[in-house]
Amino acid sequence: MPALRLVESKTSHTQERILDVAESLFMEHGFEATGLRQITTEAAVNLAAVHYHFGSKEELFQAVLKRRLDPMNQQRVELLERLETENGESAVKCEALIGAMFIPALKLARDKARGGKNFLRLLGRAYADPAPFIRQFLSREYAPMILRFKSAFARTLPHLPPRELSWRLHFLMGAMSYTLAGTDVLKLISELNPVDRVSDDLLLQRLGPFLVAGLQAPLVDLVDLADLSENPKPAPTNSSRRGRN
Amino acid sequence: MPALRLVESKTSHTQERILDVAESLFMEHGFEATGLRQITTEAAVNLAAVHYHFGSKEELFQAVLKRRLDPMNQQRVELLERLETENGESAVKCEALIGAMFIPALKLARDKARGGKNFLRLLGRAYADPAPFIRQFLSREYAPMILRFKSAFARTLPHLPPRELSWRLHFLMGAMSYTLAGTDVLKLISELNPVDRVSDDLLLQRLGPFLVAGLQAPLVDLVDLADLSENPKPAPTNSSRRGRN
DNA sequence: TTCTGATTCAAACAAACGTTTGAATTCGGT
DNA sequence: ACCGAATTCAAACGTTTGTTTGAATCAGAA
Repeated sequence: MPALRLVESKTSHTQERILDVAESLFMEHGFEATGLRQITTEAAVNLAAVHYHFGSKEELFQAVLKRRLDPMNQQRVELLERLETENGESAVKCEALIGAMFIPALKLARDKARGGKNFLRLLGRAYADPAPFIRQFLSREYAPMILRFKSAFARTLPHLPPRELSWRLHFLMGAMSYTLAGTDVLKLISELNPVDRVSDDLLLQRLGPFLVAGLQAPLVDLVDLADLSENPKPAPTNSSRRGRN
Repeated sequence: MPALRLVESKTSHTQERILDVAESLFMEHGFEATGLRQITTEAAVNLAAVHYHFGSKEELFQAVLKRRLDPMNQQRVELLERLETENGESAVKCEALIGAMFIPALKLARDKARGGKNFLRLLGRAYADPAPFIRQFLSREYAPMILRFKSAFARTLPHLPPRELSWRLHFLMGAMSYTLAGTDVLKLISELNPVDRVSDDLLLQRLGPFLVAGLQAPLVDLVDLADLSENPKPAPTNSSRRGRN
């Protein structure tokens, strides 16, 4: 067991170098495809150092994620609390809530020195990873923040039944993490010019309205969709006509 | 090189058994974490059979995906073409287009005998995989279908600039694949009762309006979001005020 | 300096990996 | 029944994997 040193000694220097290189390689090749020897060689540290400082490859991976997730989610909650105290009794608007979730992620994406945008890709991949230790870790890591925001959304969207709200937040997280993860596969497909490297700010400003509109979508009464597959003409779905169009 | 037999012989029996087991294990543990010996043992075939029939582990993985993706995307395009011929000159509505994309995926999710919902999870994971051979494969596989739908969306949403439309389709694909992939992590977090195993039909009917509203969201003029992070009160974002709010 | 605990190091561990080989076996057509 | 091709099989290939070990080195306090 290493002593937790407050001063930056050679120890923490090694730990940080391992974390940095591991983060970089995990981003590039994924968790399974990255070898410990790859990490330790590039970091110019001994192979055993990773077990000495972190215990195992899995724990190293968690440490890599935790180093960036903890500050990000903390910022999110702080932003939310500031919004709530400022608004007093009245509920915080959807746009502002979404902004509070996005800005800390954007800051992470902007920090090109460390990880930058690629870290969010690693994160998006972790969301879909079946490894139990990753799922449990992410649940532990995200739960407080998500629950906090869910009640805030419930206050500003009172007409939505709780279950419907849960689903829409799920969709929101999906579009969000998928977008930030930025798997270029479908980007290229959808004819987004690769040269047209849009800034992350503009990305958020396009995603924001998309999500706000989705959250505020009118409720629909559930129909039997099986008809659609047989009779492709979807009988205008009148019930889902928006109040203001 | 095996001869491509038209009749189902013992050969195709072995091939299918390999595909089935590989699909199941890839779904459960992912591509990298699944060993060939695991597959061949569970399928009760020889280890070398996978190289004989497929060439390599990577090609096996592609075959697993292709077996389900090809029919699904073909159905999507067929549905789209039926919608277009029925509507004649007028553009097909958003709801119908989204339905045409979803129903084939739903059919796949319903086919519990083979893969079922878990296959879509495997697919969602593949989207975020950094391995070049997967990216290229998915691009090749999806490109025709996506381009086809993009022009259909462009026709029904003429007010959207092409680039904006590309982004919104990207968001749409994100929410869609993320939802279908169904990483339970955030579901549980967002307090979706696990017992409340909602039917896939209802899932689509919740996701549909969300996406339609997102696609039809009004255009915003892009502002400098950096203010938000400093001054958490988002100064009602006047410049981006919706035409009708 | 001397001692103690923290850290680094080279070396080896057993296990699993994807792939290849060449002989044995099975199959379909004549 | 025979032949030639298609398929299966056991065995081994050489790497690479995450992890462990025990000694060497370093740091700081006495």
